[in-house]
Amino acid sequence: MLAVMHNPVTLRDVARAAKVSVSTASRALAGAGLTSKVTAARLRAVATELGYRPNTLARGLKTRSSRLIGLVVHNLENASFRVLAEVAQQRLRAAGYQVILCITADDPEQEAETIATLMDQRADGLIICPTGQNGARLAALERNGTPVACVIRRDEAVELETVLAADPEGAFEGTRHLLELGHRRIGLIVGRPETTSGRERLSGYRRALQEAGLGFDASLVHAGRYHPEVGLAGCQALLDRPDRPTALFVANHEATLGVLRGLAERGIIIPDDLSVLCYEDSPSLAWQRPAISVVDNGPAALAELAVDRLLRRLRGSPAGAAREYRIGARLIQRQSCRPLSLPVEA
Amino acid sequence: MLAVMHNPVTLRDVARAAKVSVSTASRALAGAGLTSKVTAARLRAVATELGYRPNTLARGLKTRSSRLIGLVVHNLENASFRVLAEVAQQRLRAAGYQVILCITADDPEQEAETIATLMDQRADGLIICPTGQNGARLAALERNGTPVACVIRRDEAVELETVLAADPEGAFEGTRHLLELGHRRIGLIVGRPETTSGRERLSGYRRALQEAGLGFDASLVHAGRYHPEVGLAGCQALLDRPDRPTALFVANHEATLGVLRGLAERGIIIPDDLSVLCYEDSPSLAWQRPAISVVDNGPAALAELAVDRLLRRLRGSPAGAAREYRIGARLIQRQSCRPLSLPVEA
DNA sequence: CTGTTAGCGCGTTCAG
DNA sequence: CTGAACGCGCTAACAG
Repeated sequence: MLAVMHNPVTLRDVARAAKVSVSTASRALAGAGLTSKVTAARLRAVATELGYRPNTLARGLKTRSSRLIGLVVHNLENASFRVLAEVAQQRLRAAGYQVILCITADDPEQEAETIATLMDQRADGLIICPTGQNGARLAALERNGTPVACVIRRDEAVELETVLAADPEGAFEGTRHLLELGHRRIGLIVGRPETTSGRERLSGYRRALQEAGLGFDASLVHAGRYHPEVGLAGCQALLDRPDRPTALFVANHEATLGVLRGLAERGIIIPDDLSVLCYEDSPSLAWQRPAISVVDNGPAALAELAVDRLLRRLRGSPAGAAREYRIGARLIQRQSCRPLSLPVEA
Repeated sequence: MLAVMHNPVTLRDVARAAKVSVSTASRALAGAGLTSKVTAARLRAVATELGYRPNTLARGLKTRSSRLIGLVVHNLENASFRVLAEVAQQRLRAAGYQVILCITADDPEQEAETIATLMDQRADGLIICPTGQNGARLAALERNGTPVACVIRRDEAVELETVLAADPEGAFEGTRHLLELGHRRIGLIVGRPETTSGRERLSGYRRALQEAGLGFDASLVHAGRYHPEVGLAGCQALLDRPDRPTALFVANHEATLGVLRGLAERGIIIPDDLSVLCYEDSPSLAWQRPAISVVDNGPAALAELAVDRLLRRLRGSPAGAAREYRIGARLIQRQSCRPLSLPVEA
């Protein structure tokens, strides 16, 4: 008595049932017109009737293509990473690929391990938010013919196809918006200078001040990781100053949570007492009351482009030189910023 | 001139370099003591030196195990799903499995397609938040020897290993907490009755009222999808009543965003004018000011147990009868609930 | 247009 | 303890 475990219907079974050879069956089901239309139709019929499903592993062993794409992110709490994961998964599935989810916690060691595992699985490609410490390994992947697309973060040590937000311009625009509202002392809570995003957002802020003819005051800048605690601490430090800022530019949505709490605890009303602008959108900021104005870095667009670039190369387009792409940021005005020392407009 | 593409180091190369046969190499590297210690050590040395990495596809074809686990969730925005994804990915990776991320948008058709694809990839197992419409397919997977663990949601049509939150008890406790604070008219914003979670949270609410000797007033209940818009609408409807509720129990964190906005727009102060309790924790609720009290459904614990159950069966434990597990909910008191008509305690 | 043959890289008998 | 041979399920040469 044979127990029927695992889907036992193999191409061979289909071929046998249709009284043709395995290769004919393979070609017929492959869809390429390498077989007569009638036999092709018959094969398809037999296949569906038997419930035949090709074995991806066996096919991959032969074709050297697993139809698997590694998606490597630091976490899923950050809205940009989360949207990236959602969009990439959907787009890649539509293109016939499956996504292997890998979370690194921004830890180079875990990233290195992850890359190795992905190679073992013979992933066809990689979409990664790199830590920046494993450029060599990523380059090795490329050399072995596995396309890599970096997104949101860049690995500076090596030239790879990279899709980034226009952080310098976004931070510039956000700061200018606050300047145009008449603010002169603008506090900045930003990422660490070791990260590209930290440096670039800071540079946009500085350039806006400079173009407005204002000096740069380093004591108005509070840098740290992307956590609410950092926002809270920065908010407290900035508000304890005698000449406290009239506006706060918070360069990530996690820190913004801490800032909002810090302000509420001191009874500071947004935007009457202080204007707040955030870099990166998230549902909780949009639904906040007052709704928080943001510079939207466009995570969906970032993801779309990264997927496009990857698919292009998966389809065999010549590698060409690795390019860097930038997705423009967009100011979304809501209710958290207002002109300095003027009544709210009617 | 041979271009060295794809990692060409195969078991055969290792064997050749060590001057043994492939099978010896295989056994040595497999670690089972089926070979002399010296040759085993030598093989390991040669393997690492050559940078040999076993081909997962080929191994899977032979062993009928892909080391791939499908993780199927509705989305990644909901905190429970997000935490599930993070925890499952981490735990499964530590156990030597990779996670294929699949997002269904709570759509049975996408779910069906996803399940089929996962079978094609020869996934070794499945962790899924089912829509409830594909029980038959999941049961078929089980029958074919692929273990399935349902989590957070249940498929009622079929008996599968399932890990759920203790929603009835959690909702009961949350409601009782509000009752103990003296509230009598408690508005409930809850999921649709078509969903298990919607029904169960409603039932807990009703039972608490009943045990307190209070009648059930259907007009105090607003059911809908898990979106901020639903919370906003429910909040408005409930507050427009002449005898408006003194407390609101919101049965998911997405709707809570809408509720908070609705209250802010009317100038209703939490908790002085109205107490608010939320089912499901999320960072934005914890950092909110005032911080929102919640009934924590324990997504990390749910994920851990689901992974445990799955791993157990992947390791070959007898299937046994499919069991349902419940993870106890936990009331986290913060600042959004206060006794009715009494001053805040010092 | 179709059948035959030969691997893809690995684990696993079965002899030695 | 080790080596030779076979097959997992599929695609891709090469013949016919």
